[in-house]
Amino acid sequence: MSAITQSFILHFGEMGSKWGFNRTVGQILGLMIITEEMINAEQIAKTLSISRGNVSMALKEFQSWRLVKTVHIQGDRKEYYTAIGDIWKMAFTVMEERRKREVEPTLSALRDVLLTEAEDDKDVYAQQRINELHDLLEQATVWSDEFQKMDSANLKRLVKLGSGVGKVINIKDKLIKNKEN
Amino acid sequence: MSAITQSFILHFGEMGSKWGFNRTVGQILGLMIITEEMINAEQIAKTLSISRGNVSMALKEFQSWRLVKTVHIQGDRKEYYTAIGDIWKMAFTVMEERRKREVEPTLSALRDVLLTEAEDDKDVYAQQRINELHDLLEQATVWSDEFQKMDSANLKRLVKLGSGVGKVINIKDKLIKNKEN
DNA sequence: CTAAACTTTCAGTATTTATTGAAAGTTTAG
DNA sequence: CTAAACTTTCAATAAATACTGAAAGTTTAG
Repeated sequence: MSAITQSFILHFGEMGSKWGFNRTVGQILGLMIITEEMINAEQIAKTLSISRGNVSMALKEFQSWRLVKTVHIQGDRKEYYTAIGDIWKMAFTVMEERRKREVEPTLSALRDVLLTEAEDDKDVYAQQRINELHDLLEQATVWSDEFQKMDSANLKRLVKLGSGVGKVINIKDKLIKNKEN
Repeated sequence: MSAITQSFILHFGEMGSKWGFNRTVGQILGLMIITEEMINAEQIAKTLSISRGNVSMALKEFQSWRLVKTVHIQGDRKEYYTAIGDIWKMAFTVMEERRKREVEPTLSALRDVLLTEAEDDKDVYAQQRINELHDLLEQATVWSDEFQKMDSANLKRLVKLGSGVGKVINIKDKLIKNKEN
């Protein structure tokens, strides 16, 4: 493993551990991202010095995250794996999958709470705040849905909008005003 | 503690644990969000059935996350705490703080890797992918900076843009095209 | 059908992270 | 200044999470 690979994998794994995966899962994803060829489970285990069982578990997790694709190579009994799509697509896929796992259940719980009848003023205040949070999370779902419909090229353009965000809001405002007139 | 409070805190804590805090820290934040009055450390410990020491540590963490403000109440030796700002401001504050903690160090590590000389074709490929990731993370910084400049009202408007994201990109395109002509 | 080549599972263990509570530190009323 | 009222720290411990490797399961070549 080259110095570049080594260093990248280490840091990407570290970052992965803050983004919903464990260190090992992050490292495997990092390895796949910077490896042009497809790789098999044994190569992963050997490269990262982790057990074969651990690799198997990580690959299973990737499947549920829609981040890795599997290929059978002619004349080889092993399965081969590679990262699905480019970095922009992957970033938004992670966003959407996290939304499903984390936001969705919370949203459902908040809805239940909002249907409970308030017993006193404190409850009324609480429900107002919970309602705001509910709206915020629901809106996050709308955004994420929109991202899922976009292809890599558009996602990349969106990301590059950058400091134009503030302006975009103004544009929206103007459009609305025009409609009103 | 009312049924509403109880249920909300439980779920918000769960969500917090996926968003960079531990369960307890999340629960405390949840409690503060739905409590109109300021509360003191003892009340927090009692309400959530956790130790006084744990509360102290959580409050210290909140300070570094800029999510809680402290107030001295006249005629009381205890310190009182409450969530800083509304839910929109808090959401973007969490985003910015996570960026500082997680993206910033990765970005710095990636820059180092990009400065390392490639030893072979595999390294060249790796550096291309690393460069893409670097650009993506750098752009995340630009976005986050922009959010920090916005007030709650504008953040709320931004969030509500929702399904207009796709259209916004098209608008941007048209503007660019007009300039080019 | 059989055995070799592979993958998955999971109980046991290691590692990491969170919590407690007692001791040390700090602040303020009197 | 002193003691009471509070907050913080941190070593010990509990709890949660991750990892290993051997056993069980699956697939395919012959």
